[in-house]
Amino acid sequence: MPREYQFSYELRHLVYFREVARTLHFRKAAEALAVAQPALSRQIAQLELALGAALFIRSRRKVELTAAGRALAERVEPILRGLAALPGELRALAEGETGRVQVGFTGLAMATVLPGILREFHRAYPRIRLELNESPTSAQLAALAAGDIACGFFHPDATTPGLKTRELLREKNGVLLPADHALAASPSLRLRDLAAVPWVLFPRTHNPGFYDRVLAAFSRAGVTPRIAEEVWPRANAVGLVRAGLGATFMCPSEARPLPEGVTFLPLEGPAPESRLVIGWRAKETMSEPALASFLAVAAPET
Amino acid sequence: MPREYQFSYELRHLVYFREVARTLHFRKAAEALAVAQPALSRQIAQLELALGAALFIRSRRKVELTAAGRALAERVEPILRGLAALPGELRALAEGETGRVQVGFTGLAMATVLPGILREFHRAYPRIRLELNESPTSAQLAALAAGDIACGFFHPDATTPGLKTRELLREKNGVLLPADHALAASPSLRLRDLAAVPWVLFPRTHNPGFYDRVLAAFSRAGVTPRIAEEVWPRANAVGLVRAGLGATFMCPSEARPLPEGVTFLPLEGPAPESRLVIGWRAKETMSEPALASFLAVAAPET
DNA sequence: CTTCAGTGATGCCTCGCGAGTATCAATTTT
DNA sequence: AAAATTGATACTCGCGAGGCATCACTGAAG
Repeated sequence: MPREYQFSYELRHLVYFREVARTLHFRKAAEALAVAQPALSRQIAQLELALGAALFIRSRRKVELTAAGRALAERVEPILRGLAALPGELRALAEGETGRVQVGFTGLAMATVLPGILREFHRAYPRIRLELNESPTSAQLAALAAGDIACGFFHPDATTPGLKTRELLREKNGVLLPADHALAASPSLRLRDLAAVPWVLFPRTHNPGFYDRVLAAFSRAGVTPRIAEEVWPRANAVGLVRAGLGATFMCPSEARPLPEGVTFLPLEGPAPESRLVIGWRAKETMSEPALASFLAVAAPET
Repeated sequence: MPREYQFSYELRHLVYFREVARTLHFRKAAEALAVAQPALSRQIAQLELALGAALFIRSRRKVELTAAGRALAERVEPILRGLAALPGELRALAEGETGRVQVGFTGLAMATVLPGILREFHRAYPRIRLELNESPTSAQLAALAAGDIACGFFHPDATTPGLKTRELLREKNGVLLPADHALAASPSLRLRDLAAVPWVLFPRTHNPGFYDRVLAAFSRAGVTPRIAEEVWPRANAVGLVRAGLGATFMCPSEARPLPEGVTFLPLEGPAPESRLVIGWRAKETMSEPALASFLAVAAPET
């Protein structure tokens, strides 16, 4: 069913009308609009025909608004103002000066690179609003596929189909122990020294890749770990360690500054590795200006 | 300073854009709009140029919205909907089916003709809103001159310059007495029988014409009235009479139904006359459709 | 790998309509 | 009563929106 073009008037008519409604004088309005007076008269007449209502009462010496004209003037004003502002707004959007970027991140990101990126980004693009959402690697990958987030900070898994990524962090983990733990005074440790220690990890479903690499490090060290707790989000793990429930892995960057009541010790020999990348849909590199602006800060080329 | 025509695009562009944004398909959109596809392509290209931002990503096989395009689609939709509704709304306004009428009235009007008029008017024009404001005759004349009300129900004064009026009520007054008053049992009275009675009137400033006619009736009857109270609005006078503070004038219509605790007695001989007219600015009889609708009910021709 | 259907862009032409000029008709001012 | 002011009308002109034919490119089918 053809939906035919439904307006019998144009913006021009409304702009002309607004000016006549302001001045209540066809000649002055015509001058202000830089058109000849007859053209203006005809356009107003057309508008009245199109709307099916008289807008002005013209006694040859005076022009007045009718009730319909007053009502139209009130409605037209905000519409024209909004439309006049459109080009600027859209241009800002297109140039990535304005907009919204939905960002996923892990606790590791927030503990390391993210604060600095946010500070710099906000300085460079104060008019872009970020929507930040802490969520596990697996959920971020799903959200990227579904289009729920535009980019994410997560642990790189083997498979990131259709995504572009850039590595932001890669560090061998140490161990976080309660400050009063028997081993806390050691200068450094090996994983097999920690066979008796209960561990605070995170649910495997949240980040299977890293989880399996943790288990692999244990098995290379010849240790079967005892899992005391699985906790999420990440920041809570520190609390549990401080409470004496066990130890957890942590990379040096994340352990700086060191929270109260815990001790960080490097690991010799086999140890899991913390990795962090920023990832986004490859297709959107150019088509989403606000995202491009964010990537320009968070994942600069070269 | 000529305020030149400031839009480099027209409603047509926005309608075309909306259809392409809906279908994401130039040929189908062109068909729906009943134009040829090349015309549509060119109009969209013009709009993009005018707005200074790409709205669609055209890979020859697929059309997608850009960020700017999505933003425009969101803004354009309500604007076009509003503009499409305009003709109907304005036509209703112009035909007096819709709108607002500011009405002044006196207590006498509310006690007599006004309720019936309002009931009938609301049945005939349910979409016109009335703004009803009780105020004295003098204030209504000022409000009519200032344009604060469109019509009023008031006591006709000698001078109503520029107003059209129609008489709605003209009745010789009787007297309202407390039910337990010595004279309340009389079948009827003359004004001179009431020489000793204190009177409840209204401030002269509120309606000088009627007030002076009340005094004239007294003087014709050879009585100098004792004014006990001046009160406004009108309805309060009944309360004062009931409380035994004095008598007041009232026309038969206003005394029906008779309130509790008071007695209404007709007057023989000289007595003031209650008059009520509806008045409006002569110029506006035709130019204010909502007012015309109200007058059609409140002051029907002949 | 080749072919073909499908899609948006481009070139060219036509004609409708908006705009300008000249003028009119009516009303207020002097 | 004459003049000035103002919105409407008649006529012509030129821009640009629209239609038609065609191109250039893509992705799917064989």
